Amino acid sequence: MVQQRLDRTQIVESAIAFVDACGLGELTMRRLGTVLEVEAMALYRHISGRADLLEAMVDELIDGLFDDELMTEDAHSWEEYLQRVANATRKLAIGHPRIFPLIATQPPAAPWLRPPLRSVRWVEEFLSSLQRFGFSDRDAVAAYKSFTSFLVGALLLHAASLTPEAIGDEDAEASSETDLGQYPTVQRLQDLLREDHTQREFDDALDDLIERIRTSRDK
Amino acid sequence: MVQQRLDRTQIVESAIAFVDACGLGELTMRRLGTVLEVEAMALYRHISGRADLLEAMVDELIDGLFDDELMTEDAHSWEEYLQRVANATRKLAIGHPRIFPLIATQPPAAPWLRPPLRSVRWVEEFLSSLQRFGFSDRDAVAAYKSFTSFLVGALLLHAASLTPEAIGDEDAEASSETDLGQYPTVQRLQDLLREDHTQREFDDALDDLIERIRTSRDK
DNA sequence: CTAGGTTGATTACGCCGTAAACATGAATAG
DNA sequence: CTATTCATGTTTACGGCGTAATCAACCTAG
Repeated sequence: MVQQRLDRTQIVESAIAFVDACGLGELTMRRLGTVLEVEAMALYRHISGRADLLEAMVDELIDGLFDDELMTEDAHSWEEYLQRVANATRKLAIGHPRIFPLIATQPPAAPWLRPPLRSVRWVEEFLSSLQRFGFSDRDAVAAYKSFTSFLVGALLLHAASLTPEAIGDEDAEASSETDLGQYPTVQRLQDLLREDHTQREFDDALDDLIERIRTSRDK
Repeated sequence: MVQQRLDRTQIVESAIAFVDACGLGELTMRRLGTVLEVEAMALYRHISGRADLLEAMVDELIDGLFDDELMTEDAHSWEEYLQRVANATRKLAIGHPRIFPLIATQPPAAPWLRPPLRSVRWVEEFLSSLQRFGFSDRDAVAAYKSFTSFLVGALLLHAASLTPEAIGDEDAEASSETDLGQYPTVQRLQDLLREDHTQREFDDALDDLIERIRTSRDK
């Protein structure tokens, strides 16, 4: 996959693929240059620096959400709409677990843009959609806030669980066994703690959030 | 505040203070050394590297939660207990907004340790407390999961809003005015979006989470 | 064909984390 | 009391980082 000319979106996409494969810490201007068969400084013709690159990666992914199949046709209720956005975002987090922390964490362009729906375009889409379903101004904004909080909390933790990321390594001994001698409850509940019901927990929490939004809505 | 001898907890505390003041990106071994009036390499006698330092900072803060006044005496109901933990954690996030992303984001020591209550000690305290109030094994674990998700979502976004962090700067023009011409809903709701009701939203969401936990509990 | 602008390559600078060797002073053993 | 050990901080050095500045090659317009 060799190109004649370098191009901003191609750089950003390569960076995303690289981080997906190797992790954020490995992303380096020089290494990204190598991947694109170009010298590191060539990248600066198209992006203004590392910070700009990270921002562009986040923007690319968030904007890409619009193209998700779940988003391409209109929802028939606001509940269905929220479910579609939530599930599309969840797919994004699962698809790019090493980038999602960036999406959740990077300071947004304006303080009222809340991750992960952190582009003006998305806020517009979100608020206007809810209003099309009859939400008042206040209710739409309140829903935006609680919905984004929900997504960040649920998805950031889920994404983190998908990235081994080579933790401490510590000793060469059993890498998962800490003492737990003095922690009887944790020891007893260890199996339950390990069980993964992410999908169901996500759906349940979303259902409850929807219920919460419904009942706190102006009539 | 000059000491004769360097000491691990002193290093960690200085690092926390430094990041609170200057931001994570400014934290450097050399600079931290300067603060402590010591050469950078001296730090390596007490910590094994930058990664270890960051981990120690997180641990220090999370363990410090136990000393919060809200945690020093027993709660009389599990609802009150959750409220105390939530509010203590909230104080932590507000007190160290530039470190909280680390607390939420850094890969935990074990996959079943969920930020921000990411120490075995905390999980033990949390689960055993709920069980003292009659929670079954499953319910306690389920509450741990939904509660941590809630905290991360609510507090990470709140902490982010407290860190100006010197965003793009972009042009010298009005740093907060984007066009918004093509975003009529956002434009119209701009004031509502800017309004800050974090405390109330936090309390409301917590109340609803508690209600959710109550009704999904085994009888 | 030529002039100018765009794109990538080269070179260089200062900062980073940290490995390794060294210095020093306090604790300990004889 | 002296000699030795060991813990602690210093010095030096290395490779990698982001990126400013300069340069060379190429496309494109006239």
